[in-house]
Amino acid sequence: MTVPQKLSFKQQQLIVREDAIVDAVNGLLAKKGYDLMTMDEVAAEVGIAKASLYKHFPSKEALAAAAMIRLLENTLGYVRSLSADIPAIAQLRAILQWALQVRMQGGLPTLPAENTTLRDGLINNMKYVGKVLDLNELLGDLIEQAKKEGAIRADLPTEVVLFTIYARSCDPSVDYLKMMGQYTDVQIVDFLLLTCFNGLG
Amino acid sequence: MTVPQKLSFKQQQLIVREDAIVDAVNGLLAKKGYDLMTMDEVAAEVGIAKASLYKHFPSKEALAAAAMIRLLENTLGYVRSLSADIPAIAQLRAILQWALQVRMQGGLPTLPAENTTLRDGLINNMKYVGKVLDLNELLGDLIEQAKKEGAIRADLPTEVVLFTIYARSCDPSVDYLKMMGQYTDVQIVDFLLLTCFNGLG
DNA sequence: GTCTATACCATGATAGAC
DNA sequence: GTCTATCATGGTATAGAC
Repeated sequence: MTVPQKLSFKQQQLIVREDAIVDAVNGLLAKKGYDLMTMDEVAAEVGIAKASLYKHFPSKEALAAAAMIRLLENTLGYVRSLSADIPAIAQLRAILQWALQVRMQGGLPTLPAENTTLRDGLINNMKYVGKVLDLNELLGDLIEQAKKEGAIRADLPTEVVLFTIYARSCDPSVDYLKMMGQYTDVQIVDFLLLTCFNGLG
Repeated sequence: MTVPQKLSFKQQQLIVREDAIVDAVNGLLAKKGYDLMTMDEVAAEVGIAKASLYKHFPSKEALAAAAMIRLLENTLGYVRSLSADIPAIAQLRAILQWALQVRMQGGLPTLPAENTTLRDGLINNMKYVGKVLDLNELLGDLIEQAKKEGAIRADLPTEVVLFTIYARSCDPSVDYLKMMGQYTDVQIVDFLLLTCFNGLG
């Protein structure tokens, strides 16, 4: 934990620069995915030379990891900001809605599935794994509470519900619907929330 | 349309070889995706030299297109084989179940989303696009029938249901559940069918 | 710490002998 | 049609001047 303290101008400048880099990576990761994202593109988007990237982050993997960790931190922040007074199912709904909104604004890299190179690098990143576990636990508790309240089917194991919610935040049907251009972002989010929690039938 | 006729031994041999190539591509496409699949791997899996691949298919894109087209043809074949006597919703359920089973056996390349290089090549492939449209129409009709029968929510546009079903056949939660190793393939398919058609609640 | 220039490597694609 | 050997490109990463 860093002690909140006045930072020198140079340190502040460094943080701003690195934040801009992570912003660019986040967007490119969401748009093209890890493998198709090139360091040239990142450098061009930030407006610095490619070699300068490597002064801040030792590798492409580290860069992606930084973006994923910041995303997880934001998510954890949102989840913790929710009032415990509202029903668990409403909290879960709000979380998925939040994730989809972030994504529609171009800010949600799809989670690493089996097929990506990135995965191997991330599972060896303790900071990343730790935050994933934190989030899993928070959401897992919410899911079990929602089950007790009868708002989620009791015959579904908690992990199944958890993975389903993760998967919905990356659901490709959002992209397809957006490409059609026939519905607003809000409508698309509503459709997905409906099919996720209520099903097609 | 080819006239069913005796083929020379050489022609048969060629077809068998090309089928083996498409088999390998199909598996690699499912396992790693288009971008991470290399022509060296394909050649190694088939057991021929890389240059020989290019005698059969002019490019990596053409190879992938052949695999996608064969997959679509198989899917169309299955859909058309279903009896029109059973309710539309049961047919849709069976189709998703079939797709998931094919996938669990390692045979379902994930559909090209926005981020892949493959997409641009495929949308210019008339044969591929034609078959996609055929499948869209068949499934669209089934969905509208199911709506009339009250088995699918009337407030969901048909395209939303269609894309949702496509998305479920590629759902990453299947991979996550499979990685856990705690459930059988049959159980995983059942979970996904349940969450898709009945929802979490 | 930023730049230009480059090393080094993997990959898609091809040439040419058999 | 299959092979071995090779090319051209584009990618990550680094060296060295300022």
